[in-house]
Amino acid sequence: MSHTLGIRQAQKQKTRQALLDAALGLLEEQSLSSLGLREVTRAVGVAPTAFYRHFRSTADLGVALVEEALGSLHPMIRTTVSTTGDSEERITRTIELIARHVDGYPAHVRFIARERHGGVQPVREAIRDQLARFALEVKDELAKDPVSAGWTEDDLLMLAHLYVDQMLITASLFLEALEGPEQEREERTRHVAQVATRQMRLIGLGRHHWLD
Amino acid sequence: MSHTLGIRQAQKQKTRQALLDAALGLLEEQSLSSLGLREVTRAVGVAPTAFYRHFRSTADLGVALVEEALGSLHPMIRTTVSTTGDSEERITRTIELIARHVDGYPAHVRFIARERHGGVQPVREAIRDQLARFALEVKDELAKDPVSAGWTEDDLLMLAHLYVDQMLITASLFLEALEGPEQEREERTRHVAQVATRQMRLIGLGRHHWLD
DNA sequence: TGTACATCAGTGAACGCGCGTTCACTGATGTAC
DNA sequence: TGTACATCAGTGAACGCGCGTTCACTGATGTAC
Repeated sequence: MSHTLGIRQAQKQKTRQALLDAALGLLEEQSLSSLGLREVTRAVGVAPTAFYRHFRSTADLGVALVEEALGSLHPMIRTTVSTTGDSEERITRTIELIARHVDGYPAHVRFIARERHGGVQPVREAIRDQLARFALEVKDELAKDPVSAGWTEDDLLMLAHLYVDQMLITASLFLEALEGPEQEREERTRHVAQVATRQMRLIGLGRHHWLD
Repeated sequence: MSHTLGIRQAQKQKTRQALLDAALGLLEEQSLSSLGLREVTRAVGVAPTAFYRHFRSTADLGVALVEEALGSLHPMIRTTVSTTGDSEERITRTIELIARHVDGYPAHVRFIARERHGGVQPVREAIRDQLARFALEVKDELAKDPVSAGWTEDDLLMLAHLYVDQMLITASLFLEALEGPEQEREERTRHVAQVATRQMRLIGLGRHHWLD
């Protein structure tokens, strides 16, 4: 009945998470394809060989990081897209949500942006699959909107992909704004939000006139 | 008067280009941050130390690759965006041009997509600067279009960035379509072109109703 | 045209270093009775 | 509760290897006269 792990399992999970955390930190300044197994274990404070108790390779660890970075985002995406209200309000909320997420998980966002087209195939595939799932979910939510009456499934998915890609671009621009001198950080962030909002608005206009 | 380089200069250029070509090939399966100087010289067939006669580091070589990949694209972008004709024709031409470019220079396209958010800062900056130049040029061309009457400079630049990002996404999707089994390659390519065309059309609709 | 010297792209040996992986191990935790 | 054995996360030594960088060099090309 109890879900409590044994001491051994709990400790193993803890070490595994420490490896993931350390790797994510190291990946702020390099790509996964140059991340060394010894680097990661050194940062955690365990022997290099301990790595193999948790992952077959750094590529394998990368795939686990994709799950950690994107796996829990699905419900968030759904509720954001399906929020009621006029489209202007929805846009503002979405952009704000992206900004907050980037602020809360900058390393995860950077990892996804970096490895989406990175040099490690299994990781690229894992990210592609997660983004495709996002697009399908966005499509589902869009389909429920009265504005989508008369749209083909294909066109809804086309629009969903456009939204997903746009959100990722916006996220990586917010990330860029967070870096650099603290002085104008807020101004840079506001500028990114302002441009992203207008781009979303323009896409929304195209959406409303699609069937004209 | 003559622009002919001396024998020594010509040979040096040749070696330099061989290093760039070899690096670009090696980067199809890894990121710049894991590319080794010895790997590159081995592929070319020169001593490792010869590398230093041309580049300070692999990061430096990467910056040179950015120039090679994007530097010559500016006139192409300008003429494409400014092509006369209705917007439907313009979209078709643009998508076709992207497809052809990806087909002709797949390794360059992959390099830009990969290193745009990659682990080497000077290279990221070089790419960001080139893309910002593209956006400015697209803005200039958009401004000449009668459709842009009444638009602010800010809004034109916002739209230009949207177009540039959209083109890059499309290019990397064409690249994905080129990979994998040859069997359905043409079908995958057609599908990418079809989706990209409709996304451009939707953005174009938003553009036409921006001032409503 | 010929000569004497300067330049400099590419060489090859040497260096210290960190890498990924193997292996037999240890000792705390888990399990069966 | 106690005992005897099994499991297995983490250890530490050892390995062969390729890395980036240094240095003094060579010999073809360039230049001055």
